Amino acid sequence: MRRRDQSKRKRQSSGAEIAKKSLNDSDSRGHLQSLNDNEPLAEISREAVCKIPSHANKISSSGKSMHGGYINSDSIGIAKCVPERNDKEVLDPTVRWKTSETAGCSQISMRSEEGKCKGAGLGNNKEEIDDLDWEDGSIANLGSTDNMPVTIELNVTPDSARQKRTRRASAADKDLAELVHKVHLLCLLARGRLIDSACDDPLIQASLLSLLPTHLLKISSVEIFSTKDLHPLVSWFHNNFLVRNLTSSKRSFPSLAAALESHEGSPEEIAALLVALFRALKLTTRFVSILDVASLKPDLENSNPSRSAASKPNKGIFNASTLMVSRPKQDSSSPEKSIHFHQREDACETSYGRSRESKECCTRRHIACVAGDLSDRVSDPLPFGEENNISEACISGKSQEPIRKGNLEFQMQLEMALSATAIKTQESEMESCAKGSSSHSLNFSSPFNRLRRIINEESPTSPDGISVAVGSIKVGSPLYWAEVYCGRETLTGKWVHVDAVNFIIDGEQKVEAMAHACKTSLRYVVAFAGQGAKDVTRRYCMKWHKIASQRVDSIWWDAVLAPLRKLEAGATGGMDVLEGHGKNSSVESDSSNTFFHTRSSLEDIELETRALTEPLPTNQQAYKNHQLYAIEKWLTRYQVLRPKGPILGFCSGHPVYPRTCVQTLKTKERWLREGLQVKANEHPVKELKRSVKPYNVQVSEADDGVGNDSEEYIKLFGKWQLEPLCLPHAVNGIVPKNERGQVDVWSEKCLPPGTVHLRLPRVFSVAKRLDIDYAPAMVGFEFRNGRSYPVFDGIVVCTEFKDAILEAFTEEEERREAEEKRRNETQAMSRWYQLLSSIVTRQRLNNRYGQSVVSEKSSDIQPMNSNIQIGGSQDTNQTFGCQIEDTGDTDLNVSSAAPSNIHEHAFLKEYESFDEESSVLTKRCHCGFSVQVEEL
DNA sequence: TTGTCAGATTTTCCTTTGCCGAAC
DNA sequence: CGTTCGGCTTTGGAAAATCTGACA
Repeated sequence: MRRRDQSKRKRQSSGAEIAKKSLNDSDSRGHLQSLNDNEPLAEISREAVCKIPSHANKISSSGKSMHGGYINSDSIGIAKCVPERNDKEVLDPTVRWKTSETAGCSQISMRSEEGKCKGAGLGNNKEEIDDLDWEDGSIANLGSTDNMPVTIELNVTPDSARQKRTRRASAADKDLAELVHKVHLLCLLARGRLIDSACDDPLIQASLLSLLPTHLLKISSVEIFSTKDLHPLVSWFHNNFLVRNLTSSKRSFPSLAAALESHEGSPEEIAALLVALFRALKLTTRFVSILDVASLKPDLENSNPSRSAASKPNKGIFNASTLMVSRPKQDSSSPEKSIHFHQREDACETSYGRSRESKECCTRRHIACVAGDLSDRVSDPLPFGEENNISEACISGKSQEPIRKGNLEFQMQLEMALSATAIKTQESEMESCAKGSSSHSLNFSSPFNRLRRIINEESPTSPDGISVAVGSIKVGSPLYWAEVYCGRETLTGKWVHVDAVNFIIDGEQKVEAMAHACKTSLRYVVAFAGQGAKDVTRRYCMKWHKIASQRVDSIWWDAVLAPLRKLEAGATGGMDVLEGHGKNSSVESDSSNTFFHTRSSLEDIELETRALTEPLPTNQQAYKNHQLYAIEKWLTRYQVLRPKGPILGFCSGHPVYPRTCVQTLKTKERWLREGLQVKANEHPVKELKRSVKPYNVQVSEADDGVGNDSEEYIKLFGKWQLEPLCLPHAVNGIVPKNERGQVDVWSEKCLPPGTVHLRLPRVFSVAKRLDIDYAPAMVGFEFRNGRSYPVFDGIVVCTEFKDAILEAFTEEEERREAEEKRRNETQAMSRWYQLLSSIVTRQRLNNRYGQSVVSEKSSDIQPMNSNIQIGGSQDTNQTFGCQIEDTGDTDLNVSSAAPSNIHEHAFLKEYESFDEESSVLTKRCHCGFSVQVEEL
C-alpha cells in the first residue's frame, strides 16, 4: 500500500513537472513563428514534448480521481486552473499530493508562493501561514486570490516523509526521466537553432551596424584579428545594451528586434544581439548556449520546487526568497497566470529539474545580500531608494539565514555584482580594453551604465517595498555567449569566448566556476551556427567526470548532432582547408598534400586533447567510473590492472593508473560468446569462489556431501589470453556438437565451420525425415522459477544440406498448410451442420410446444422447411448440400410463403442484405427462410 | 556550508542446460 | 502407449546505486 502511494505521488509529481516543462515550451511557441515561419523542427519538438505529458497525465489520472479530480490538464499538459469547492484553485505544476498513510486527506495547508497572504491578513510570518489549520476548508480572503498559484499539500506525518525518502527510482522512472531529458534536449537544440537563425537576420544586423560608432567599424576590414581587437567592440556593446529581467514582459521568447529597439533584453537576447553584430561585421561567430536540460536521473524527492521549503518550514529556501526577493506582482486578471510563474523562472534560464528553485533563490539571495553590502561601501547612493530596500532585504535575509562567506560562490557573486555596481569611468574602461589584457575579463561598467543596469522592472512597483536584487539576472549564471574565431590567437586560430552579459572576453576557463557558483551544470554546451550545432562542452568543462554521468548516451547524442555538425562546419568555414601560420583561407584541395586540416577537424583535435588531458580528480570516488583514470581500490572483482603502470599520480595515497590498464576478465564460456577462446596452457588470472553452485553440483553435494573444488571456483581469463575461436570443422555431413549434443549459437562466430544455422520452426522434423545429421541450436537462456532453461531456435546443419532442407521445408510447409486448411474446412462444415441441426430442433420444439415463443424470439428465423442442405457452393443460387430430412413426425406449420413442403432453398443474390455494422450477411430464400452469416 | 569518505541500505543484474502429469 | 504441452514456483548473491552521518 505504501509502495502504491509512493508510486502515485511520484507519478503526480513527474506529471506536474512535465506539464511545467511543456508549459515553458508551449510558452515559447507563440513566438517561434516570428523567428522562422517555415521551421518544422519546432513543431516536431513540440509534438514530442506533448507526448510525454499526456503519457504522464495518463499515468497520474488515477491519483487525480482518487483525490477528487479537480485537476485538469489539456492535451499538452498545460495546467488549467479549475475552481474547487471553496473557490480555491489548484495550479497543476505546483500541486503535489502527499497521501498520508494513516489519515489520508486530513489536512490541507495552503501556501501563497507570492507572499500575497501577507497582504491578505494572513500575517507576515511564514510560520504562521504554515501553522494555520485549514481543516475546515474555509480560507480567508481566498476569493481575492483567484489566480494565485497555490500549493496544496495533504498532511504528511514525519514517518511517512522519512519512508518516502528511502524510496528509490524504478526502471520505469529512469526510462521516463531519460525520455524527458532527451525531449528537453531536442527542444533546447531547436531553440538554439532558432536563436541562431535570428542572429542571421539582415535587418537586425543592419540596424546594429547603424548604431555602431564608425571607429568600431574598422574591425570588419581587419582580415585576421586577435582577442584584443574585440575589446572595444564588446565594451561598446556592453555599455549600450543592458540585461534586464523580463519577468513581466510581454515577450517570453526572445525577440531580437524588440531587444534592439529598447536596448535591453534577456541574457539570451543580449548574447544573440552580440552574435548578430559580430556576424554583421563579417566575423565568424557562433551563438553558444548551455543547454540546461532536465535531469537524466529520476528526481523523486525534489521534482517539485517547493519541496525543500516544505521539508524545512522554518528556514527553507522558499521562505528566504519570499522575504528577500519580491516576486513580480501578479495580475489577478491575467488569464496567463500559470504561465507567468514560469516566465519568472525562465528569467534565470535555469533547469526545470530539481535545482531550479534553489538555483533561482540562491542566486537572488546572494545577489541581494552582496548588493546590500555594497550599498554600504559604495559612495554613490543607489537610485530609486534601492539602497534602503536592499539593505532591508539583506537584513531580513540575514535574520533568517546567515550569509555564506569565503566560498567560491560568494566570491563569484561578489565579483559579478561589483561588475554591475562599482564605479568605473568609461575612459578607464576603454583604457583597460586598449591594454588588451585577456586575463582582465571582469571589467567594471560606467556609472551611467550601472545606473541603467540597476533598474529592475519590478523594483519601483514592488508592493511590499522589498527590492528585487539589482542586476540579479545580469550577474546570473552564464548561459549564453558568443564564440568568435580569431585567426591570430594561435598558430591555427582559435574560437574565443565572448560573454557580453558578464563582459568577459576569452574567459573560457572561468565559465565552469561561474556556472558552478550559480548551480548550473555544464552538461551540454552547444555552439550554433548556420542552423547547425556542435557540442563544445569540452572547451568549457574541466571536470568532465562530474558531468559524464549526467549526460545522455553519447551514441544517441552524436547521432542527433551528426547532421547539425555538418551544417555548423559549413557555416563557420570549418570545412575549409587551413594553411599554417594562422592564416585561414579557402584553398583548393591539393591532391599532392595528403595531410591537411580543416578548421573543424582542428577544433575536434583540440577538444579531444582536452578530453585526454583532464586533471586528476582529488577525491577517490571520482575514480570509480572515470574515463581516463583508475585506482585499484575501485576496480570490480572482474577487473585487473595489466600492465600495472605507469602510475600517473596519487590520490589519498592510492596510486592512479590510466584506465587503459584496466582489463576486464571473463569466464571461458563468456569469451566463447564473443567468438574467442582461451589459448592452450593459459592459467586463469583470477579464481573467484562461486556463489551460486550449479544445479547438478548442488544435487551431487546433497547426495554425498562432498564438494567438487573445480566447480566451486569461477576461472577468469583476460583478453590477452585469448585467440579467435577455433571449432572443429564439419566432416562428412556430420555437425560437430558439444557434450550435450547441441550447438551453442550465441552469434554467427560460434557456428562450427561448414555449418549453417536454420532458424525455422519445425525444421528439425524435416532434417530427421531426410536423415540429415543436425544439432539443435541453443540461442540463449530463459530464467524461470529460479532456474535457467536453455532456449532453442532452429537447427544447425552442414552447409551442403541447406538447400535440400529448405526445399523440403517449403514443401512440408505447403503440405502442412493445405492440411490445416482442409482441417479447418472440415471443422467449419461440422459446425454448420451442428448449427442448422439445432435450428431444426428448435423449430420442431417451437412448433410442438408453443407458437408464441416463435413469434417473439425467432424474428430472424423465418418459418421454414425442414429440408436443409449444407454445402460450400459459391454459386449465385447457393444451396446447402447437406440435407436434413424431416422425419415427418413433426407437425410443421409451414408458412404460406413456402411454396411446398419439399423445397430446396435457393439464396439468390438479389435477396441478400449485408449489415455493415455487424458484418452479418443475411441470405434469403424466396420462401421466406433466411440465414444470417457472419463474415470473418 | 560544502565536499569527502566510509559504511549502510536498496535496487538491479546475473545466474545459466527439468520434471511431472494430464490431455490427446 | 507414446507424444505433446502446460504448469510448476517464484533464487539469491554480487554489484551498482544511493543514502546517511561524521568529519575536515
